[in-house]
Amino acid sequence: MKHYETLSIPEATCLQRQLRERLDIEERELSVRLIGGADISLNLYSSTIYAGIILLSFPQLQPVGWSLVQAETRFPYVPGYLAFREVPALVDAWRQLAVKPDVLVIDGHGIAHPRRLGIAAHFGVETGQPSIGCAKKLLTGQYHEPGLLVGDHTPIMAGTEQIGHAFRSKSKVAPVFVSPGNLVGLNNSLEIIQQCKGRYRIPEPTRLAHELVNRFRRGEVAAGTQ
DNA sequence: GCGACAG
DNA sequence: ATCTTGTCGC
Repeated sequence: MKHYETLSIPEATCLQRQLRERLDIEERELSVRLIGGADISLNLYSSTIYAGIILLSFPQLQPVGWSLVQAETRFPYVPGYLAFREVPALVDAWRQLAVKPDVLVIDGHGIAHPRRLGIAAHFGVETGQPSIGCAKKLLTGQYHEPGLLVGDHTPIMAGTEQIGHAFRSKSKVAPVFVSPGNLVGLNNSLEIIQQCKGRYRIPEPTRLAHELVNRFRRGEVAAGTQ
């Protein structure tokens, strides 16, 4: 992985198709004791990004550590190519972790992507790490609105292929979109996110990661690990 | 050609 | 993604 900053969109598309071949989203038995949440924060019009990964005990969901990294991005935000902008910094934060989580939840989509390689799938293939994508908005595919109660869910379809789940993480509030990154199946990812429920719409891993990187950007927390 | 479009 | 107070509804 490299030169992301200098890739053209056609070249990036080619790399996505290549990485997609290495995806493994078979269902499997997962024993999660440590779960991670990853997110990015930035100032509008700035090329500086603040990346972070927070570690939580599972299923208790208590913060036990984190990794924060500041970096520069050249790649612009283009729907469908978010990974080329954020993955490099996230990988830096990832490598800085002394202990790796059993699964990492990333803010964005997994396979619920035009070429089945959203940021969570991209990160998962590049690192060989089990990952899940959890987004606040749909990028591609169709779904029927799930029931209004917590836990209700419906499949996200791309033609006849299921690429994720629309999941009601909080009653009467907009659903979140969950899809496999790498090394987890459609049901595996939904089951894990169902156990990450706190009192907010956004599942704890991603919500706490978002809170962490924002404090980092404002200078309230220093770069590094803990 | 038209509309949609993660963060 | 980020800038922001109050306010409506359960």
